Amino acid sequence: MDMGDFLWHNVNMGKVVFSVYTVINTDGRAKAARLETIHGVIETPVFMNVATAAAIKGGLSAQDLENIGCKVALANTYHLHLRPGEDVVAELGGVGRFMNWSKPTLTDSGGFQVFSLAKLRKIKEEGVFFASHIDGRKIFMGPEQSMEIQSKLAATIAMAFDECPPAKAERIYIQDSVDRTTRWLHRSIKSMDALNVAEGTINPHQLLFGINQGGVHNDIRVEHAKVLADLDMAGYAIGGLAVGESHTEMYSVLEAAVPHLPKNKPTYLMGVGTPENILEAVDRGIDFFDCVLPARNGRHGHVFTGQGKLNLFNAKHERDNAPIDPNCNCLTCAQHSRAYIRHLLKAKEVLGMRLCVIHNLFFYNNMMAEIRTAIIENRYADYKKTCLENFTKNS
RNA sequence: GGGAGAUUACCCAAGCGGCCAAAGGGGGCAGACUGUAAAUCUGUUGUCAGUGACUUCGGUGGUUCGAAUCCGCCAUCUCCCA
Repeated sequence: MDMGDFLWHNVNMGKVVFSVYTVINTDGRAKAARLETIHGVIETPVFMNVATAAAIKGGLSAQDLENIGCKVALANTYHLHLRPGEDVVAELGGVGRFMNWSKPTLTDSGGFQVFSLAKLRKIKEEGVFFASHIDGRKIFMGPEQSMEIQSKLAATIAMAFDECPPAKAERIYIQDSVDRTTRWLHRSIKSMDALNVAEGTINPHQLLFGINQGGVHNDIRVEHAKVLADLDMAGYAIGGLAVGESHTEMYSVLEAAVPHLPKNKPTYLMGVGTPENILEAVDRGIDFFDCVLPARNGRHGHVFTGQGKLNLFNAKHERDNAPIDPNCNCLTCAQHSRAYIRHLLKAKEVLGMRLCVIHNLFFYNNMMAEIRTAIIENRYADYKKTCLENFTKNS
């Protein structure tokens, strides 16, 4: 047994939830690991591609995800609850089958919407009342509702229902919020345990990850991490980052909190981030990432390259016959020039966005594969240093 | 041949005596975007020097303290009647 070998038993219910996390190698604090799930093996560090409404925005299909080298697709509880509704997804076999994605999936709990839809919701002890951003109808979501929806969505991994407070929130607010998130976590666990053994559950092996909060207050983060660690969950996430704090603060939180999370469980930094953020976070022990940045920026014509970012809308690319990144092996770079893609973007042709998103997601997934190899070969520090140097070349 | 209307910055288009370098779109240029209310949002777009100055509203000549706005003539375009 390696240091991270682990089989998670749901003892109370007398059922085995299949999840084996194995650390393959460590290089400094960076680790290359694998998480075996019923939907396949996830080799980490990994970037989970964000398909909020069971689709990568910009017009990519599951087949495109496959070609990009995507390992895990991430969808959203709140959004799928509103449209098309979890019952529809359940009837069609769960999110994975619904979108024809056979590899592992993760659903976010709706906790982020407590942050992003702040103007449309009210937080109570029992949960959150949302005014639907689509039609204003009242939606109630608490831990039990989130777990039930996620159980029906049947992703490989479900997330606990939390509150993601903004970085600028007062310390006293953060403390209250974290305490409530902890109470919600107990309710999430209880709910998910029951759902996993319930009759007709699509994925009885659904894993539940807990989420650490605490803003930029390291002491709150550490206290909360300790509470989480005692709960012996399938995995642990750091939430509430990249919500307005500085990078220095983000890295400081990781340095403080990650060491207090179990070493033999996967760690997931939610919603982060830029390629630089990911390189730094891997170096602080993070395994899982997700971020809308590559897809959103791609749609907006901002592309990532080994030499930094490019804005394809810029006039300097009007006659630029080069591919986005000459060193990139993605379908876009193999076939099209910056000038052509710029034209498509300016002409508002969907193909322009699609090509950029394909490139950006390929860039992220490829970088994760390189990161993993570098860790296994014990040269992560060099790899990171080289990347960070090169990223500044274009900017 | 006769009559009516139009002409505004890159384009479309408001303005109808001072608060107009001139609304609003579009286009252009640039910026932002981190568990996706985002194919979105923001800034900028006469010239020069960065509190200001200068040149603009088809052309030209007037009226007026003051004109994109009123008047004459010219040019071009549109519609109606011959």
